[in-house]
Amino acid sequence: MAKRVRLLDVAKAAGVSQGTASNAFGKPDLVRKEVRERILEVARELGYRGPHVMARMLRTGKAGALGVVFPDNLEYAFSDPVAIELLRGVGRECARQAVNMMIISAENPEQAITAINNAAVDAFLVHCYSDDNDIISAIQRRNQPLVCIDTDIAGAAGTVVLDDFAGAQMAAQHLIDCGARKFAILSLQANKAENFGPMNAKRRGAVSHRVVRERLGGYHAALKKAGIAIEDIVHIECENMSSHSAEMVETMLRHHPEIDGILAMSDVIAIGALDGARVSGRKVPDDLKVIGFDGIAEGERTDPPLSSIRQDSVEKGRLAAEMALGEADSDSRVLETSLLVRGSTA
Amino acid sequence: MAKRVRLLDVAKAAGVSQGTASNAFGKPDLVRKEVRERILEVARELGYRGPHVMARMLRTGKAGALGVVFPDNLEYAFSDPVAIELLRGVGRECARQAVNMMIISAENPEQAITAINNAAVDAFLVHCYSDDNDIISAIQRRNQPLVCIDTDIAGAAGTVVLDDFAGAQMAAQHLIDCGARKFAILSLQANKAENFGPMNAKRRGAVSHRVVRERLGGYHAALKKAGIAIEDIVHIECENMSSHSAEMVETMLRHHPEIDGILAMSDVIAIGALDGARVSGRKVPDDLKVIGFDGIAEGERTDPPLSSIRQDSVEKGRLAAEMALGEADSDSRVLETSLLVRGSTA
DNA sequence: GTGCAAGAATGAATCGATTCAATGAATGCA
DNA sequence: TGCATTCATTGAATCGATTCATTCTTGCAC
Repeated sequence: MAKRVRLLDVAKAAGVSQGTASNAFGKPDLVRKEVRERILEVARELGYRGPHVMARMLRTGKAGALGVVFPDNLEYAFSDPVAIELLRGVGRECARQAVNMMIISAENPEQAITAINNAAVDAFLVHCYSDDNDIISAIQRRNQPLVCIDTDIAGAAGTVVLDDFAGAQMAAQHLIDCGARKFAILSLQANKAENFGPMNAKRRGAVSHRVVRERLGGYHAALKKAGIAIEDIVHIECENMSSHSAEMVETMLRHHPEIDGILAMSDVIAIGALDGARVSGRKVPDDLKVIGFDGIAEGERTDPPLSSIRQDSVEKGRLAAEMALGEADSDSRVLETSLLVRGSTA
Repeated sequence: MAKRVRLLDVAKAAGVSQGTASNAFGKPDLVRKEVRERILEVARELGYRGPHVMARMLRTGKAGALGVVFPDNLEYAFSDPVAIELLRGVGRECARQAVNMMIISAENPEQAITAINNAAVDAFLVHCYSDDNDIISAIQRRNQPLVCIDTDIAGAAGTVVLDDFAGAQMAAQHLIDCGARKFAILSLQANKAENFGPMNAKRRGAVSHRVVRERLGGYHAALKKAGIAIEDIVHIECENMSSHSAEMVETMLRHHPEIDGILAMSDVIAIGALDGARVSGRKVPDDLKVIGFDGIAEGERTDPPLSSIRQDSVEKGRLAAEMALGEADSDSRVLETSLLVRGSTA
């Protein structure tokens, strides 16, 4: 295989210094038009493929890419509608700033650390539900800007979170307003340790995922205010998959037939809940009211359409990318939610 | 700001050569345990952050990343369910091979070329509907493995496509078997030039997107065999968005009330068609049969559930990544489709 | 005691650009 | 003619590793 043509070869052939040749490509206006054209011409003849990306990176220290880390299984990032919206937002900002988007891929945490160490990027974005310390500290060791989404981690350059507490409060208040009195909460995974099913008080007290903690807090606050005791609420921890929550709800309704209000921490879970309710012979919203969280598009097409707490995940991603790339004004943002009333509650 | 600690600094401080220090990190078994531990210890003390990614890349020539290019607007890649499945497959294979996934991001073709030139990757994957030559040739100039998905481009290292012709044929045959006689085809965008709406013969003859060409061919072949003249088929070109195709179908049914079978080139379009049919007062499948293409999950939840031609987009992406990363046995693959019968046709 | 092989460590060359202080040439102005 | 100023170009230093041919040690066998 023929050796790669280097900038130096071009410079020699064109009879100029390497510096000038470099400028001809990178800073055209520093080179006289005539000379520049000759250099480009010679480059073409020699089959020069343009400045070597890695060499340039090494010299300039800029990678021109934003690293995006999903601590949980990468496959998840391309399955969950909310994660995809987030990526869409990140992509939008990256495109605007002409920066590529590097998705750190790994099958397990150990591999993730290697992947992080091998990634040529200028900044990191991490979407973490858990305070996943090995991975976070691997990123921090790189000493580059790090923006966290949906979680707050000490030492991060920035944070973008939702006002999850207020959103959850709104959801619970809405179900109360609709007349529900016996509640079940379908929670997202609370901890690194998978432990789906009924959630006891102990586990409720040891929630490591910020999102879960906040939403749970919001639900409780609203229900308490309405005079409902925490002990009377059924807590179930679900995988964020409709098929899984559907089963959970079926079982749950068998053991707790009195339930007339379901608070789901995600629309994906809520959609499964609708299925589970149907199979169990409950009419939504007459017998049972269901409200989700996120406000994803699929919620419009369910039967009945799903009420939810809307969040702007695209903007969340975009904002985080903007921060990471250093164009944002603030280093910590809290986004608001709004109530989305549809058929599953009214 | 303090200067970065280099491998050389560590080597000096530990009293070994740079080469040995390098081996301590990269090839631990070439260094005596005792020495290796001392080096790592010194590195920690000095605050060495591990081998510099870009320097290593330059020296080894490996980037440890796979570039993924979506010639059309990047936002599209995170909106279309089929593109997302594709990405999921690519991600799966990347994770398996411990390679990161670089999504080339750009707002326009010109920017895309720059983005391609700045991407430190080992191979490229391009998902192109169009034979988008500027971008393709920018990639080819880089002289790295290039695998094309859904299109065949001269000089590509590999190609993964669907047997679109056979799939389309199956779709049309199915509608015929269900008793439809008056057909409308809802086509995807056929050309770079946006030109949505009724499609004349001239435009039908100048289709630059392979997928559209093949599927159109398949539909025609089946219909012709059933004795239906091409001239009697209504052709409409749609944006790949449900809201758009819904409008198109509404208008179309006003002008062609006789239509009793709709062949949609994507499920996204077909879902819109169901909406359009409902608004126009048609009962699906009684008055009008609709079949889509792709077999996306959303098709299960539509009213009625959508019949379709199923393809395995995840596997398509995975396979393409495998090829690009040089682990595949063949350099050109054609994936099969299958018929998915649901409520919209039976 | 000599020879040989295996194992460890060395250190200079290399990957391919960009940068910047210094130099040279050309122009303007008094 | 001389001096200051601007514009182009040069060439060496630099970014931070990895590699590999070579040298140095040891251990072992004969």
